[in-house]
Amino acid sequence: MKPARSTICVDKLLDAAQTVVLQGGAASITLDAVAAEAGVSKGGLLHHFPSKEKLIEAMVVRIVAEWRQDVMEAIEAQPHGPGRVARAFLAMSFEDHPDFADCVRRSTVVLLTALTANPKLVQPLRDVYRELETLIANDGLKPGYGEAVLSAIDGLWFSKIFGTRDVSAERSAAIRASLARLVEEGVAGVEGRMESKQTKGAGA
Amino acid sequence: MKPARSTICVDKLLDAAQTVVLQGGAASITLDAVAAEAGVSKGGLLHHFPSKEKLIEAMVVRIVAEWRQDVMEAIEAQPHGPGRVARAFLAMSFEDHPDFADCVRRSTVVLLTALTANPKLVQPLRDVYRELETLIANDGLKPGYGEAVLSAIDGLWFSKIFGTRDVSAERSAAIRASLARLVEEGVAGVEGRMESKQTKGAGA
DNA sequence: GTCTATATCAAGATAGAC
DNA sequence: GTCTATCTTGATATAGAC
Repeated sequence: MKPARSTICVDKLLDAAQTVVLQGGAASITLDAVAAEAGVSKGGLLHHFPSKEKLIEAMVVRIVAEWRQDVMEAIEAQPHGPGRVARAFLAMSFEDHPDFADCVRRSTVVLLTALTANPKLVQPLRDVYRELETLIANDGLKPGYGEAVLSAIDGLWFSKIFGTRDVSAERSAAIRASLARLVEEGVAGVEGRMESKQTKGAGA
Repeated sequence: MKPARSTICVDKLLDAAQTVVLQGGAASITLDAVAAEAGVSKGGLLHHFPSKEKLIEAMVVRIVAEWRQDVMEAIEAQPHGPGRVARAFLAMSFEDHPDFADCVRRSTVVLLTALTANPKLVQPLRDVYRELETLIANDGLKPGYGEAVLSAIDGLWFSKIFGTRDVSAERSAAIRASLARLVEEGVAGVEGRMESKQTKGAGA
């Protein structure tokens, strides 16, 4: 009912936990390290989170909510029409949004931490993805096109996580252009089917 | 010079380590667990791998080599011509190759294990990716198209790792079709530029 | 080359003072 | 609600017998 000071405190602890994993990697999260980073004792930390798992769980919930918020805002920022969601993902992922880039970096390491601690803790992310899949499915594109774009974005996350690719700005722009082309194809496919209604019914 | 029995033994230990992480997750790898799975004592295990990190390192080297081998064979299996590499990735990732699906499952968990233990251990994967980027860059596609396909494949790995998406066979086929379409676009883009040679020289 | 036994240590969690 | 002190566990790695 009145979580004023308590919320502030919890947020401070979650910030500290994020800082720890961001600086030291997923495996470096210990109650000692988080407590030290937050400037409290282990006892004080454990008063708010009865276990390390609860702490990680809260981290996941918060970061996923933040990311979901960014996604929704990115969609709102796009003009209505077919491919709106797909275009939002492209804009979000390829344009220079330092805040969002930060969110991605934090998200990846937090999610990794959760995954290794206990795969069930990743559930909030899965829930948002289910939501996104519905949005993509209703994005007005030919089936598979929006999903492919989303998958390519996931692939960028993958490469951030494992450090597999260092995309130059030039190459990044080329990738974005090709994905934008794919969205156009997806739009055209649907419009084409709408214009020429002679297609053999239950194709999809 | 003569690694006959020694190699067999090492392979047995690496198999055991893989089994452990495959069954219990990345965090479950302990010297005790691996030794038990291999049917040796901890001392016996540590005789071959002086530290846990060395064990993980060897796991990574082996699984990455195996995966690279699969990739190269998939490329060989494709007809020559523009988009060969991109098509190989699509074939590998979407067709029913139980062996390869297994390789992917093992790879992901092994790489996760390495990443959390020490990010430097993932280096063999990064090396192969650099190799792949060269192959993709010379695949005869318009810039960005092959890279986008590779990124989408990475995205499938991402979703396997985090369990974010359950792709139905139908949707999977649709995604593949759209990516195949993207490859065609990439081929057409280059052929278009080749036919009309009025382009400004040093584009690539 | 493989084993047992053990040293060492770090980390999660608890108890109870303030 | 925050602290200090402590318990307990489990894991890495070593030492030395066989």
